Amino acid sequence: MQKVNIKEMARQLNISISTVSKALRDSHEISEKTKRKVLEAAERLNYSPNPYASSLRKKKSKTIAVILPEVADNFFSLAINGIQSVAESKGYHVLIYLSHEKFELEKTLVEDCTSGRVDGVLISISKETATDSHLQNLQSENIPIVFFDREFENFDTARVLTNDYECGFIAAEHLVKKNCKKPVFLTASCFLPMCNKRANGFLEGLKTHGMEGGRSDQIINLTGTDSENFEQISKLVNSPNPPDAVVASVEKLAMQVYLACHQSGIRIPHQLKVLAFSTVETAPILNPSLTTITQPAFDIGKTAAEILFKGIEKPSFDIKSETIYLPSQLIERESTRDVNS
Amino acid sequence: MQKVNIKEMARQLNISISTVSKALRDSHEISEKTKRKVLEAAERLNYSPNPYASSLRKKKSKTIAVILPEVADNFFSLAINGIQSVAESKGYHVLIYLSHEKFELEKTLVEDCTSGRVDGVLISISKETATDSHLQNLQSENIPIVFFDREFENFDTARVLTNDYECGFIAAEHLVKKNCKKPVFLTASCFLPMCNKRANGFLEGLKTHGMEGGRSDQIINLTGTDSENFEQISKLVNSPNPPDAVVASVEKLAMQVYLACHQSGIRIPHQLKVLAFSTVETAPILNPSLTTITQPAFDIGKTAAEILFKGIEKPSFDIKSETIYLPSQLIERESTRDVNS
DNA sequence: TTTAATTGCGAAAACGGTTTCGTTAAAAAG
DNA sequence: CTTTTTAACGAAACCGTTTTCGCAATTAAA
Repeated sequence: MQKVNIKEMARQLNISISTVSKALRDSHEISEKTKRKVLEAAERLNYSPNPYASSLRKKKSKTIAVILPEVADNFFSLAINGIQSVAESKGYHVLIYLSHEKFELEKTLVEDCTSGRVDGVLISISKETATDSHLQNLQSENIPIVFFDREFENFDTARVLTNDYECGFIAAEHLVKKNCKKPVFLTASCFLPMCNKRANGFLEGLKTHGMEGGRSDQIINLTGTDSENFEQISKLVNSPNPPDAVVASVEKLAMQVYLACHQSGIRIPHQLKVLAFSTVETAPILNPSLTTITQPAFDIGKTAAEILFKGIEKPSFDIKSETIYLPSQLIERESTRDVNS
Repeated sequence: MQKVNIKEMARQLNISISTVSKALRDSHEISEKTKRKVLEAAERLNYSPNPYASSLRKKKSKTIAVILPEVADNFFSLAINGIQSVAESKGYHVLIYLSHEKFELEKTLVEDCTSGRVDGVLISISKETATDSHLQNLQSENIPIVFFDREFENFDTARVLTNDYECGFIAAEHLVKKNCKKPVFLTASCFLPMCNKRANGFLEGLKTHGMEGGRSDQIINLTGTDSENFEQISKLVNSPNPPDAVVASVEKLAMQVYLACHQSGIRIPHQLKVLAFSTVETAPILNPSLTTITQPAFDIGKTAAEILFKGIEKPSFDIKSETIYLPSQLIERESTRDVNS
């Protein structure tokens, strides 16, 4: 029971290879009678076509690549679900590549996508990525690319993002309303437009509500490992003049804030209010429950995949002109409750 | 800048196709001088080989498949990290397929792995899977298969598991020590050996410590959707004669228990103690922090992948005889604290 | 100096499909 | 009855590599 191919079937049925191939593809050139014979034989012999032979000839791999920094992250795993859901419905296969936030690795992975391995690429860039030549190489091979969540600015292709700037603004506004006087923003990267937009929106939000917005100590860089970030956050919240609120620009930072506060005995929201950009499902049952700005992760993945398939399926479709913003949602919980009101 | 292939390079260099191919593969048949010429041209023309042509000829895809129920789950996403880490080091590509716990889908996905698409398969079966004919088909094509975390019992191949039975026992023991009188076990499937072993260990643990172990109402089936499980759990904990402790056999169930208790105002651990088989990273900052039996998810994925590659790389390796148990660890936290001691 | 081995390369046959382009026989049109 | 169309199929080229084999020129052995 193995490796029965089209040639073997042709031999057994005493017909030509091309007839078998056409019958399997339900070509009009083949009579119903012959088709039935072939289909029956295929079933009986448990035939399944070699995907790579087909890819080679048709120059279509029926495969897409998803390149992202990390899979052990609620946002990304939900986005993958969204991507998979449309890939599955289209009969496409999904290669997943993890950059672990390393630019050099991302570059290698992007190179892996060339030469026909995949028909399209969905990518969320690493936080180190500061140049786009690897992406340009890919694009020069006419492989459609769609950014999701994390884009490279000025690279000319489709992107599916959330309203980062606006949400940064909303975050500031929310904290101001909760009577915070010294909120700070924790950013995960100086390169990622996503982080920068959130940070800029945050500063603008502060200014709009009559607070100083623009002091460099209002934006704190946390670009290291989890444990490095933990140390830095611990120092921050235990400093003589600590902030009274933090905005975590990404999920992983929120986690470290909570751990640092738990360890140091700092009470949330009494001493420190916490707001996080996060899709973590345990937000409502954290101690205390966490106020989040939640991204539509599944839909971001799904939409990005849909656009990618448009670009794959009809070359006439101008993938470069598409930019879609799916709004995030502020979900207020305990961690930003105004304890004095 | 596209589609320069070996033929085009040969034309430009005025040498034969086979010479180019051999030079690229550093064959001893080719002189150093010619190799340099070819390598230089490859670099200059940005040549990269067509992977599918190579796959077709060599009958090796340099690709493995990972089939699992779900990616938005801490255990599985960590396991994927482990798998990817070894795949990357071996230069393999990873196709990810999600069964969403549906047997029919799993069957289709397994079929996708035939005919040379992948060189090996890592699979964690769905909770509906009660037959293994799809896997037998795959195995009959000589494709190495390794189970990770969730096996199909009696299917003859390698598996990397954790000590489920023992941990079920330990869970029971832990709750007994905490003075629980009416603990119950929440199972996610009647088919999964993983769940059954944990449940059996749990019952045995109760018996060993002098409690009745074997009453059918000590094992509660929660095999529905998240919201169905939530309803069922809500009813359970609000019933006239509620348990005083629950063991969640999988991560998702723990989440629903917490949500139900929060909503109903049931205090953990005072009214209900909760212990969960889970790798959720937020366990220490939940309200209350969650006692877990934590699987070495990354290592399970990594080890499974290592065994798979042994099977792929040397056919002499007997993949069927391998069964590896990586122990889980009980991490005691607030949710099972004995409030009376 | 003749023979044998070695070196460096090219021609061509795979791999397993798809697709183009005949070709034949039957049906339709003239 | 001849010509044209159509239906059903087969031969062969092709996709881009890898690999086997053969061959000439050079080097080593006899």
